Amino acid sequence: MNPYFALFNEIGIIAQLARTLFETRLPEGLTYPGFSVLNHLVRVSDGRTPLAIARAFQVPKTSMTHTLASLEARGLVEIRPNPDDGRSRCVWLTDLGRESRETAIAAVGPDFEALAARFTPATVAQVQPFLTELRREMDAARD
Amino acid sequence: MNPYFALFNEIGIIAQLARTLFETRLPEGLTYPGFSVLNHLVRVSDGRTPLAIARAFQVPKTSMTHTLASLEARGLVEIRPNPDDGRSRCVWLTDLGRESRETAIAAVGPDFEALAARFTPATVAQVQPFLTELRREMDAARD
DNA sequence: ACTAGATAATACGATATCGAACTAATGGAG
DNA sequence: CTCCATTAGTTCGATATCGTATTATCTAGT
Repeated sequence: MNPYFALFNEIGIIAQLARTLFETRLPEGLTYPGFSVLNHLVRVSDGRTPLAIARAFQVPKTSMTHTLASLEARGLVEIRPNPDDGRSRCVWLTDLGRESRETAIAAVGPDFEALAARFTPATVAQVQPFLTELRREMDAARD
Repeated sequence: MNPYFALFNEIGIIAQLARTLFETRLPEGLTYPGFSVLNHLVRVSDGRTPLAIARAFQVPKTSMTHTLASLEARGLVEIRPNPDDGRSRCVWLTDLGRESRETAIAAVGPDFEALAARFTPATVAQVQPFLTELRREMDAARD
Protein backbone atom coordinates (compact mmCIF):
# COMPACT_ATOMS: atom_id res chain seq x y z
CA MET A 1 0.00 0.00 0.00
CA ASN A 2 1.08 3.55 -0.73
CA PRO A 3 3.05 4.71 2.31
CA TYR A 4 1.32 8.11 2.37
CA PHE A 5 -2.06 6.51 2.18
CA ALA A 6 -1.12 4.18 5.02
CA LEU A 7 0.13 7.14 7.01
CA PHE A 8 -3.13 9.05 6.76
CA ASN A 9 -5.09 5.93 7.39
CA GLU A 10 -3.28 5.41 10.66
CA ILE A 11 -3.56 9.06 11.62
CA GLY A 12 -7.27 9.04 10.86
CA ILE A 13 -7.88 6.04 13.08
CA ILE A 14 -5.87 7.50 15.95
CA ALA A 15 -7.73 10.79 15.67
CA GLN A 16 -11.03 8.93 15.77
CA LEU A 17 -10.03 6.87 18.78
CA ALA A 18 -8.73 9.94 20.60
CA ARG A 19 -11.87 11.86 19.82
CA THR A 20 -14.18 9.13 21.02
CA LEU A 21 -12.17 8.70 24.19
CA PHE A 22 -12.07 12.41 24.83
CA GLU A 23 -15.78 12.83 24.27
CA THR A 24 -16.60 10.40 27.04
CA ARG A 25 -14.60 12.62 29.40
CA LEU A 26 -16.14 15.94 28.45
CA PRO A 27 -18.55 17.63 30.87
CA GLU A 28 -22.19 17.19 29.94
CA GLY A 29 -23.26 19.39 27.04
CA LEU A 30 -19.78 20.29 25.85
CA THR A 31 -19.06 18.78 22.47
CA TYR A 32 -15.68 17.96 21.02
CA PRO A 33 -15.78 20.81 18.50
CA GLY A 34 -16.99 23.07 21.31
CA PHE A 35 -14.05 22.09 23.45
CA SER A 36 -11.69 22.52 20.52
CA VAL A 37 -12.85 26.08 20.06
CA LEU A 38 -12.41 26.88 23.75
CA ASN A 39 -8.95 25.38 23.60
CA HIS A 40 -8.07 27.30 20.48
CA LEU A 41 -9.17 30.58 22.04
CA VAL A 42 -7.03 29.95 25.09
CA ARG A 43 -4.02 29.00 23.02
CA VAL A 44 -4.07 31.79 20.48
CA SER A 45 -5.93 34.31 22.67
CA ASP A 46 -9.59 35.19 22.34
CA GLY A 47 -11.29 38.10 20.61
CA ARG A 48 -11.09 36.31 17.26
CA THR A 49 -13.86 36.52 14.69
CA PRO A 50 -16.00 33.49 13.86
CA LEU A 51 -14.54 33.37 10.37
CA ALA A 52 -10.97 33.33 11.64
CA ILE A 53 -11.83 30.46 13.94
CA ALA A 54 -13.62 28.56 11.18
CA ARG A 55 -10.54 28.91 8.98
CA ALA A 56 -8.24 27.74 11.74
CA PHE A 57 -10.28 24.56 12.00
CA GLN A 58 -10.80 24.17 8.29
CA VAL A 59 -14.58 23.95 8.72
CA PRO A 60 -17.30 25.88 6.86
CA LYS A 61 -18.32 29.09 8.55
CA THR A 62 -21.88 27.81 8.88
CA SER A 63 -20.63 25.02 11.09
CA MET A 64 -18.78 27.51 13.24
CA THR A 65 -21.89 29.66 13.57
CA HIS A 66 -23.61 26.63 15.01
CA THR A 67 -20.79 25.65 17.35
CA LEU A 68 -20.44 29.20 18.66
CA ALA A 69 -24.18 29.56 19.16
CA SER A 70 -24.09 26.45 21.30
CA LEU A 71 -21.10 27.68 23.31
CA GLU A 72 -22.76 31.04 23.81
CA ALA A 73 -26.02 29.44 24.92
CA ARG A 74 -24.06 27.58 27.59
CA GLY A 75 -22.32 30.74 28.71
CA LEU A 76 -18.86 29.50 27.73
CA VAL A 77 -18.15 32.35 25.35
CA GLU A 78 -19.47 35.84 24.75
CA ILE A 79 -19.93 37.16 21.25
CA ARG A 80 -19.72 40.92 20.92
CA PRO A 81 -19.70 43.27 17.94
CA ASN A 82 -16.36 43.88 16.27
CA PRO A 83 -15.50 47.54 16.86
CA ASP A 84 -13.39 47.53 13.70
CA ASP A 85 -15.96 46.00 11.34
CA GLY A 86 -19.71 46.32 11.53
CA ARG A 87 -20.28 43.08 9.65
CA SER A 88 -18.23 41.09 12.05
CA ARG A 89 -18.18 39.92 15.64
CA CYS A 90 -15.59 38.92 18.20
CA VAL A 91 -15.63 35.84 20.38
CA TRP A 92 -14.49 36.14 23.98
CA LEU A 93 -14.03 33.42 26.56
CA THR A 94 -16.01 33.69 29.78
CA ASP A 95 -14.59 32.56 33.11
CA LEU A 96 -16.89 29.59 32.89
CA GLY A 97 -15.51 28.80 29.45
CA ARG A 98 -11.93 28.81 30.74
CA GLU A 99 -12.94 26.65 33.68
CA SER A 100 -14.69 24.14 31.43
CA ARG A 101 -11.59 23.79 29.33
CA GLU A 102 -9.45 23.22 32.41
CA THR A 103 -11.90 20.66 33.72
CA ALA A 104 -11.97 18.81 30.43
CA ILE A 105 -8.22 18.69 30.18
CA ALA A 106 -7.90 17.51 33.76
CA ALA A 107 -10.44 14.78 33.06
CA VAL A 108 -8.23 13.13 30.47
CA GLY A 109 -5.21 13.28 32.76
CA PRO A 110 -5.50 9.62 33.79
CA ASP A 111 -5.71 8.58 30.14
CA PHE A 112 -2.53 10.42 29.38
CA GLU A 113 -0.84 8.80 32.33
CA ALA A 114 -1.83 5.37 31.08
CA LEU A 115 -0.32 6.32 27.76
CA ALA A 116 2.84 7.60 29.38
CA ALA A 117 3.39 4.14 30.79
CA ARG A 118 3.74 2.86 27.25
CA PHE A 119 5.17 5.84 25.38
CA THR A 120 7.70 8.10 27.06
CA PRO A 121 7.45 11.84 26.53
CA ALA A 122 10.83 11.58 24.84
CA THR A 123 9.46 9.18 22.24
CA VAL A 124 6.53 11.46 21.61
CA ALA A 125 8.84 14.45 21.30
CA GLN A 126 10.74 12.56 18.64
CA VAL A 127 7.70 12.28 16.38
CA GLN A 128 6.21 15.66 17.08
CA PRO A 129 8.42 17.67 14.68
CA PHE A 130 7.43 15.49 11.75
CA LEU A 131 3.75 15.85 12.51
CA THR A 132 4.02 19.58 13.04
CA GLU A 133 5.85 19.93 9.76
CA LEU A 134 3.29 17.76 7.98
CA ARG A 135 0.43 19.79 9.40
CA ARG A 136 2.11 23.03 8.43
CA GLU A 137 2.72 21.77 4.91
CA MET A 138 -0.84 20.59 4.41
CA ASP A 139 -2.16 23.77 5.92
CA ALA A 140 -0.14 25.79 3.45
CA ALA A 141 -1.22 23.58 0.55
CA ARG A 142 -4.91 24.46 0.82
CA ASP A 143 -5.52 27.61 -1.14
CA MET B 1 1.43 22.06 27.13
CA ASN B 2 1.16 18.37 27.92
CA PRO B 3 3.11 16.55 25.19
CA TYR B 4 0.40 13.91 24.75
CA PHE B 5 -2.25 16.54 24.43
CA ALA B 6 -0.14 18.35 21.87
CA LEU B 7 0.38 15.11 20.00
CA PHE B 8 -3.33 14.38 19.66
CA ASN B 9 -4.00 17.96 18.83
CA GLU B 10 -1.62 17.77 15.90
CA ILE B 11 -2.92 14.39 14.80
CA GLY B 12 -6.49 15.65 14.95
CA ILE B 13 -5.71 18.63 12.75
CA ILE B 14 -3.85 16.52 10.20
CA ALA B 15 -6.73 14.04 10.07
CA GLN B 16 -9.15 16.88 9.51
CA LEU B 17 -7.06 18.40 6.73
CA ALA B 18 -6.56 15.04 5.07
CA ARG B 19 -10.24 14.27 5.28
CA THR B 20 -11.29 17.58 3.78
CA LEU B 21 -8.77 17.20 0.98
CA PHE B 22 -9.78 13.63 0.31
CA GLU B 23 -13.48 14.48 0.24
CA THR B 24 -12.98 16.92 -2.61
CA ARG B 25 -11.46 14.07 -4.62
CA LEU B 26 -14.12 11.46 -4.00
CA PRO B 27 -16.53 10.52 -6.80
CA GLU B 28 -19.92 12.15 -6.48
CA GLY B 29 -22.11 10.57 -3.82
CA LEU B 30 -19.37 8.61 -2.09
CA THR B 31 -18.75 9.96 1.38
CA TYR B 32 -15.56 9.71 3.39
CA PRO B 33 -17.01 7.16 5.82
CA GLY B 34 -18.40 5.28 2.83
CA PHE B 35 -14.99 5.15 1.22
CA SER B 36 -13.40 4.13 4.51
CA VAL B 37 -15.72 1.16 4.73
CA LEU B 38 -14.98 0.07 1.16
CA ASN B 39 -11.30 0.39 1.88
CA HIS B 40 -11.61 -1.57 5.09
CA LEU B 41 -13.44 -4.38 3.34
CA VAL B 42 -10.75 -4.62 0.70
CA ARG B 43 -7.96 -4.61 3.24
CA VAL B 44 -9.34 -7.11 5.73
CA SER B 45 -11.56 -8.98 3.24
CA ASP B 46 -15.31 -8.61 2.95
CA GLY B 47 -18.12 -10.72 4.34
CA ARG B 48 -17.90 -8.94 7.70
CA THR B 49 -20.95 -8.15 9.77
CA PRO B 50 -22.09 -4.55 10.26
CA LEU B 51 -21.23 -4.78 13.94
CA ALA B 52 -17.69 -5.95 13.26
CA ILE B 53 -17.19 -3.05 10.87
CA ALA B 54 -18.68 -0.56 13.32
CA ARG B 55 -16.28 -1.79 15.99
CA ALA B 56 -13.30 -1.55 13.66
CA PHE B 57 -14.13 2.11 13.10
CA GLN B 58 -15.10 2.77 16.69
CA VAL B 59 -18.45 4.20 15.64
CA PRO B 60 -21.92 3.32 16.99
CA LYS B 61 -23.63 0.55 15.12
CA THR B 62 -26.50 2.86 14.23
CA SER B 63 -24.08 5.01 12.31
CA MET B 64 -22.80 1.99 10.46
CA THR B 65 -26.35 0.93 9.59
CA HIS B 66 -26.76 4.30 7.95
CA THR B 67 -23.43 4.23 6.09
CA LEU B 68 -24.05 0.71 4.83
CA ALA B 69 -27.56 1.56 3.70
CA SER B 70 -26.12 4.38 1.63
CA LEU B 71 -23.41 2.15 0.13
CA GLU B 72 -25.97 -0.51 -0.66
CA ALA B 73 -28.30 2.02 -2.28
CA ARG B 74 -25.43 3.00 -4.59
CA GLY B 75 -24.68 -0.60 -5.42
CA LEU B 76 -21.22 -0.50 -3.88
CA VAL B 77 -21.87 -3.31 -1.41
CA GLU B 78 -24.33 -6.15 -1.08
CA ILE B 79 -25.75 -7.10 2.28
CA ARG B 80 -26.84 -10.70 2.61
CA PRO B 81 -28.06 -12.79 5.53
CA ASN B 82 -25.42 -14.35 7.74
CA PRO B 83 -25.71 -18.12 7.26
CA ASP B 84 -24.25 -18.65 10.74
CA ASP B 85 -26.53 -16.28 12.64
CA GLY B 86 -30.10 -15.36 11.85
CA ARG B 87 -29.85 -12.04 13.66
CA SER B 88 -26.93 -10.93 11.63
CA ARG B 89 -25.93 -10.01 8.09
CA CYS B 90 -22.79 -10.01 6.00
CA VAL B 91 -21.46 -7.20 3.86
CA TRP B 92 -19.91 -8.02 0.49
CA LEU B 93 -18.19 -5.72 -1.95
CA THR B 94 -19.57 -5.47 -5.45
CA ASP B 95 -17.36 -5.02 -8.49
CA LEU B 96 -18.56 -1.44 -8.63
CA GLY B 97 -17.56 -1.00 -5.01
CA ARG B 98 -14.03 -2.22 -5.68
CA GLU B 99 -13.80 0.02 -8.71
CA SER B 100 -14.98 3.06 -6.78
CA ARG B 101 -12.31 2.49 -4.18
CA GLU B 102 -9.63 2.21 -6.87
CA THR B 103 -10.88 5.36 -8.54
CA ALA B 104 -10.88 7.28 -5.29
CA ILE B 105 -7.37 6.20 -4.41
CA ALA B 106 -6.11 7.06 -7.87
CA ALA B 107 -7.71 10.49 -7.58
CA VAL B 108 -5.53 11.45 -4.64
CA GLY B 109 -2.39 10.25 -6.38
CA PRO B 110 -1.30 13.77 -7.39
CA ASP B 111 -1.74 14.97 -3.82
CA PHE B 112 0.50 12.22 -2.58
CA GLU B 113 3.07 13.10 -5.17
CA ALA B 114 3.06 16.71 -4.03
CA LEU B 115 3.62 15.43 -0.53
CA ALA B 116 6.41 13.15 -1.64
CA ALA B 117 8.29 16.19 -2.84
CA ARG B 118 8.45 17.40 0.73
CA PHE B 119 8.51 14.17 2.74
CA THR B 120 10.39 11.17 1.44
CA PRO B 121 8.85 7.72 1.81
CA ALA B 122 11.83 6.93 4.05
CA THR B 123 10.90 9.71 6.45
CA VAL B 124 7.32 8.53 6.52
CA ALA B 125 8.45 4.97 7.12
CA GLN B 126 10.39 6.21 10.11
CA VAL B 127 7.30 7.53 11.85
CA GLN B 128 4.91 4.79 10.82
CA PRO B 129 5.91 2.24 13.49
CA PHE B 130 5.23 4.72 16.28
CA LEU B 131 1.80 5.56 14.92
CA THR B 132 0.91 1.93 14.33
CA GLU B 133 1.96 1.07 17.85
CA LEU B 134 0.01 4.01 19.25
CA ARG B 135 -3.08 3.00 17.35
CA ARG B 136 -2.75 -0.57 18.48
CA GLU B 137 -2.34 0.50 22.09
CA MET B 138 -5.36 2.82 22.03
CA ASP B 139 -7.36 0.19 20.25
CA ALA B 140 -6.55 -2.31 22.96
CA ALA B 141 -7.29 0.20 25.71
CA ARG B 142 -10.95 0.60 24.85
CA ASP B 143 -12.90 -2.11 26.62
C1' DA C 1 -37.76 -28.09 25.79
C1' DC C 2 -38.25 -23.64 28.30
C1' DT C 3 -36.96 -19.46 29.95
C1' DA C 4 -33.90 -15.47 30.98
C1' DG C 5 -30.33 -12.75 29.63
C1' DA C 6 -27.28 -11.40 25.92
C1' DT C 7 -26.58 -9.94 21.24
C1' DA C 8 -27.37 -8.06 16.04
C1' DA C 9 -29.67 -4.98 13.76
C1' DT C 10 -33.06 -1.36 12.96
C1' DA C 11 -36.43 2.68 13.97
C1' DC C 12 -36.79 6.98 15.70
C1' DG C 13 -35.66 11.47 17.44
C1' DA C 14 -32.21 14.98 18.64
C1' DT C 15 -28.22 17.21 17.31
C1' DA C 16 -24.24 18.22 14.09
C1' DT C 17 -22.44 19.26 9.59
C1' DC C 18 -22.27 21.83 5.54
C1' DG C 19 -23.56 23.85 0.76
C1' DA C 20 -26.46 27.43 -1.34
C1' DA C 21 -28.86 31.47 -0.96
C1' DC C 22 -29.48 35.70 1.56
C1' DT C 23 -28.51 40.16 4.28
C1' DA C 24 -25.65 43.73 5.81
C1' DA C 25 -21.43 46.21 5.86
C1' DT C 26 -17.00 47.39 3.77
C1' DG C 27 -13.75 49.48 0.70
C1' DG C 28 -11.81 50.57 -3.73
C1' DA C 29 -12.60 52.75 -8.54
C1' DG C 30 -14.33 56.36 -10.79
C1' DC D 1 -19.70 60.84 -3.04
C1' DT D 2 -21.60 56.80 -5.55
C1' DC D 3 -21.37 52.28 -7.26
C1' DC D 4 -20.57 47.65 -6.92
C1' DA D 5 -17.65 43.69 -6.14
C1' DT D 6 -16.11 41.60 -1.88
C1' DT D 7 -16.58 39.98 2.67
C1' DA D 8 -18.80 38.43 7.47
C1' DG D 9 -22.32 36.26 9.18
C1' DT D 10 -26.88 33.95 9.28
C1' DT D 11 -30.85 31.17 7.58
C1' DC D 12 -32.52 27.17 5.48
C1' DG D 13 -32.65 22.58 3.74
C1' DA D 14 -30.35 18.11 3.08
C1' DT D 15 -27.61 14.70 5.01
C1' DA D 16 -24.74 12.54 8.81
C1' DT D 17 -24.15 11.13 13.49
C1' DC D 18 -25.47 8.83 17.49
C1' DG D 19 -28.19 7.63 21.98
C1' DT D 20 -32.38 5.20 23.33
C1' DA D 21 -35.77 2.03 22.66
C1' DT D 22 -37.48 -1.98 20.01
C1' DT D 23 -37.50 -6.47 17.52
C1' DA D 24 -35.60 -10.82 16.38
C1' DT D 25 -32.48 -14.32 17.37
C1' DC D 26 -29.17 -16.81 19.92
C1' DT D 27 -27.23 -19.20 24.07
C1' DA D 28 -26.75 -20.93 28.66
C1' DG D 29 -28.90 -22.90 32.59
C1' DT D 30 -32.24 -25.76 34.18
